Amino acid sequence: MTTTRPAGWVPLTGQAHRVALEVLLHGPLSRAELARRVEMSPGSLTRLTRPLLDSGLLVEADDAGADRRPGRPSQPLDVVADSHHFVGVKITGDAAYGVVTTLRADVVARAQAPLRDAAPEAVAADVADLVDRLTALAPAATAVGVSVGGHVLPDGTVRRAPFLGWSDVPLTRMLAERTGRAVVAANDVAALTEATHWFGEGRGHEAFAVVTVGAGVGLGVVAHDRLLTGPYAGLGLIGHHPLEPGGPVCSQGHRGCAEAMLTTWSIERQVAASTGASLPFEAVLDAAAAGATVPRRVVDDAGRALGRLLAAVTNIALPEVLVLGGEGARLASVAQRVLADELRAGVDPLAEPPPVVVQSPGFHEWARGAAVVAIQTFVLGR
Amino acid sequence: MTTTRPAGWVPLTGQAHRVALEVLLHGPLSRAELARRVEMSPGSLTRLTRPLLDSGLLVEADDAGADRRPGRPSQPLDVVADSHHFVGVKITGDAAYGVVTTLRADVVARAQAPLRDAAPEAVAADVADLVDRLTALAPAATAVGVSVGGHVLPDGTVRRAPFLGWSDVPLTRMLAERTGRAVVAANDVAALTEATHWFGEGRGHEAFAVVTVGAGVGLGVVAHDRLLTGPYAGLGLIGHHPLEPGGPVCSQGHRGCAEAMLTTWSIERQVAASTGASLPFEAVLDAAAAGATVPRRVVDDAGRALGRLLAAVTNIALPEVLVLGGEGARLASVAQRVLADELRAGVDPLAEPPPVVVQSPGFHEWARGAAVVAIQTFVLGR
DNA sequence: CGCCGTTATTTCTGCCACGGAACTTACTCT
DNA sequence: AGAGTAAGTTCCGTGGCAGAAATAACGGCG
Repeated sequence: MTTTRPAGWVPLTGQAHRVALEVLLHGPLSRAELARRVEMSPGSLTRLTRPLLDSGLLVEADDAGADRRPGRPSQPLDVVADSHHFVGVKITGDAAYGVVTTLRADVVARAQAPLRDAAPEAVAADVADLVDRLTALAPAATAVGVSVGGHVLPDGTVRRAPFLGWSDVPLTRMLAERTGRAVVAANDVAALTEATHWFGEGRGHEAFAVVTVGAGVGLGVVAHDRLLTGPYAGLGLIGHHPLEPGGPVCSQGHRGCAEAMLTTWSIERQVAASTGASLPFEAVLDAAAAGATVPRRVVDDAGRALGRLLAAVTNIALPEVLVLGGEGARLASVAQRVLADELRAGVDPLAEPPPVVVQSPGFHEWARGAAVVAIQTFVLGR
Repeated sequence: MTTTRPAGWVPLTGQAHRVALEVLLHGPLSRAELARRVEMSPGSLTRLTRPLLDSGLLVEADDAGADRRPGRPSQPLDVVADSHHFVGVKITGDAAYGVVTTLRADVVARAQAPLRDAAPEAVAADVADLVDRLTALAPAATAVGVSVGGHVLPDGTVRRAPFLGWSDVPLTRMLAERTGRAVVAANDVAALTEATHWFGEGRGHEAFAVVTVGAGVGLGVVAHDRLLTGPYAGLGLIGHHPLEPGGPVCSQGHRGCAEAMLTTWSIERQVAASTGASLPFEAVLDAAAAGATVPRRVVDDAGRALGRLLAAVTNIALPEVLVLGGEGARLASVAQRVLADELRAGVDPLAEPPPVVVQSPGFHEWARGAAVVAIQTFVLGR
């Protein structure tokens, strides 16, 4: 991976790094508050922040609605979100979705492209074109993040990507050559989880879980403020967790596993099997919301299964929040009631289950996750 | 909690703390090796370790079987394990089990006492007597750790302990008054997990899980080298995780949940229901090992259920090792084959499941866990 | 309106932990 | 015995940080 350190980001010593990160993640913060958070003396903090202000990374935010307290008013510091931009691309089996974001992960442009061919070279060419189109829409991008469903090694090699039929594809190298930019790759669920962690519903929590539903089922767990990883992360381990003994059978022959109960195609298939008519996923949800018998039953079954999955995650990983994401996340909204009941039944009666938050669905949310991975490698300087 | 800092443990600066901890946890280490591990220059390390040697906490171990390499032989440093002793007590519903350990958690004495009455005052009196008996068997104890099945708050209050019928019992205060020593309390599974982490099968792993079977079913997860905690930790959340749709029913009415499949009493009950004869747990295991039909079936069912539980833990928490503990841990040895098969079936076929290690069963292992909590509060200075 | 209390921020000074270079020590190998 | 090697030691110099004191920017009060 080519990591040219761009202007505007001075080499940061340990504590300065923490300060910059704290401001990036937790919005405008006064120096006094910052000093408390990173456990430093106010004096040292002034010294530390000066170069950050000089370099243009931080600014003194105009604290319009000042707090009415005695004493000198605080002078909040904030990052200049527009000082850097990042491209994020999510690669699925048949299309690539891309966004451009600011340093704060606000999306400023989006685009997408079909993939004609799943061969690595063809995909890399299509993605490189997409990146070029995106960078034409926004200020120059500092780095590019790509995410793929599958096992991605730390060096950016795609070890295995079932939806694309890939194994051992040096994705970052191929894209870096074609785009001429720094490229990082990550597992799609890991990327979405990091986006949730830094800029989404996980912000401020040091333990939470993201469960994604869509073409597959994914799980990302953050504990002690760090994403859980391991040799098996990204292998879709959770996809075959058993949820419903009498449920349908998945492609691997598991009865009532997470994929058989929750993926968009299995829900479409169940409805088709019962009604004879073939409805797309979103239409199934609409029909269920409107009260149609078969869709309602299938969606409720899925909601209960999802509630059971969330209960298992809660009991094992002790998250403070449960976040539902992925392109099929609307399932959780439509089946909200049965999901919540099943979750509550699955945890200790004396424990209140963690709040469940449904993320905005859609493929561009995945792409934003990829952009966040780029932001992280840039900010953490790895 | 009364925390008198005893002689022999000098106030340690941040890095010195890390050095001392590294030596305590990872045995004799040369200065050069230590410098590498804590990422310090050799010069600084010599300076840091001098006061530790002077205070008698560390010694230069006599490296008898020296490595035959060119260059000046290394001079390993080691903690003086005997320099401090700790008492650990596990309180069950009807007895208290206690041990005395060194700073390295080696057990040097053990004792136990029945509990006549579950009332907090009666238990505190019995436990205080047990602590006195134990301290008579070994050098003066630096601190006392107590563990209970249930929800224990960070300040040492037992929020809830179902086996004792307690709620909101200020256990550490009661015991500190009666024993005149510093007392810390913790959840029993958390304590056992910490013992496994620092001095057991979890040593050197930054992610592992401990599953306990016995009177209940427990789960402790370490991720990023820290125990997962949360408001619900210690509530026995995992106990009602569903494992076998057609299984027996637990006290709370769940069919085939972890408690219904795995606890000693439920296994005894299942065997009694099928044979009419009442066999104690250990005898059931012996009979199953010898091939008796009904015990074999019940134990295999339990083994499969345990394998499924381990698969869920693996898929959600991504541990590097799975440790089985608790007084009923021998179950896992007797049902090893079916357990391993079910675990393998429950994780991705491309992923090798983590190794499963069975801890030595018995109540005194729980007590050692309590002692380790005392060691930790002492060493970490909290 | 000017003084006072309060809190944020800055300036300045000294300490001390750490790194780096140069040495010393204690081995093995030839 | 001498060369080679790696561990451990000594000794500065640097630099990051805390602490104290000064300064700034309010709101409130007589």
